[in-house]
Amino acid sequence: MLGRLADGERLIEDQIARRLETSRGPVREALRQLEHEGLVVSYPYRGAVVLGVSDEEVQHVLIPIRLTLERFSFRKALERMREEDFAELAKEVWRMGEAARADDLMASVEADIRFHEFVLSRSGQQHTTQLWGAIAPRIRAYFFRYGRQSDLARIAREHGELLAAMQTRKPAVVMRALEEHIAVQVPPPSA
Amino acid sequence: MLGRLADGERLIEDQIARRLETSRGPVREALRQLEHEGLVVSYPYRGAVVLGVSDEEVQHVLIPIRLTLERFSFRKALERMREEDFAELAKEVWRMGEAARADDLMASVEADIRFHEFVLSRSGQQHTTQLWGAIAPRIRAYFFRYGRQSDLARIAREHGELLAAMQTRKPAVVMRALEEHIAVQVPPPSA
DNA sequence: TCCCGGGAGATTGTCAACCATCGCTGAATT
DNA sequence: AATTCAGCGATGGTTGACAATCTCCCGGGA
Repeated sequence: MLGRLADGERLIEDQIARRLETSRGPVREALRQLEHEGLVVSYPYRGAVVLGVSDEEVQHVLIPIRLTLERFSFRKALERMREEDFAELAKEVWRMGEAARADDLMASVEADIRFHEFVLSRSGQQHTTQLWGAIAPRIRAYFFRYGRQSDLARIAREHGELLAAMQTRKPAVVMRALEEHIAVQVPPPSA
Repeated sequence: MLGRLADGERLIEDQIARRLETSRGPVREALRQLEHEGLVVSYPYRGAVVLGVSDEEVQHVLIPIRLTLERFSFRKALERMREEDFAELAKEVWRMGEAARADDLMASVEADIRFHEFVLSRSGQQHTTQLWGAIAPRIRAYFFRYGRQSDLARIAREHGELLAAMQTRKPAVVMRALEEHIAVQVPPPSA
């Protein structure tokens, strides 16, 4: 959906409303949503502009926060997951495998998102889940822009390992798999 | 401003609009803002209710995220602070001292907020600053509800130490002072 | 020439009234 | 007793207008 707009580009409510054939009300709400997700900043009486993400903030802020959120939510979810929940995750892993074979980046990303959000939902932690909504889109935007073509096969494999770790039901094992998974997603700043 | 509403209490747009003598538009926007700040959750076609914060999420999610945000922003701000900026912080520390002497909790909290947000603003990191807006109100709400009467004198002293550490311009010194400051604010879960 | 203040136009913020849509509830029906 | 459905309350969206504010440009004065 995004990636088509340049940093700093201005977003004018009336124009957007007309283009989407709706009224200014929903457009204003959508802009607030985008602001919550960090893809846009707005200033009173001056409107909204598209916001970029710096390498530095991704490395030193967004990824560490993501780790905090996922560490907690995986630990919590682990206590509540049933067999059928693991099956749900397995389904997404399978889809990632299919996406990798078809070289379908979009399908892979979507399955990836569903995997993590399913765990989030099972954690039952409202603040954690809600903050995920503020963090994830920023990281996603970063990858869409600057990310090299991800290795789809690796993504599928790592999620398979993550799932296997969860099935051991041992928090320490899951934490280790999780930390590797998230750390590895991001190439070091020098790359 | 908050603390007067019970968890789960329902917020009805029309009623609020009438009470505040405004229209539903701004009320909707305000509710979205509160949702961003985690003080409220809303469900489609079912409205918004007040949301509490659990001990666990404060300890394992909110405080660690706060640490991540502040570590980064203090480090960044350090590179940009001038003498007059330190003077600004000194002013807030002085106010905290006054508040402690007058036993004025509100004034102390406000100076505390201004101190940290001033550093945030000097860091010039947009995502970090914006995420602060999503995290800080939750922690604040937690303290307003469950926090024992804070030791105002200690707050003033710690900020003085934090400022002194910044004036050394040595990142490692600042990081240590910061971590102590934030960790100490929160009594261990057992307490 | 350069600087400053005053419109003019564009855009956001707010208002009010209205209808569509959804979720819940309680009463009627099977 | 369980189910269904109409009514009601509240939210989501629409429209059109107006107020508040910003930006930009232009002309007058130093």
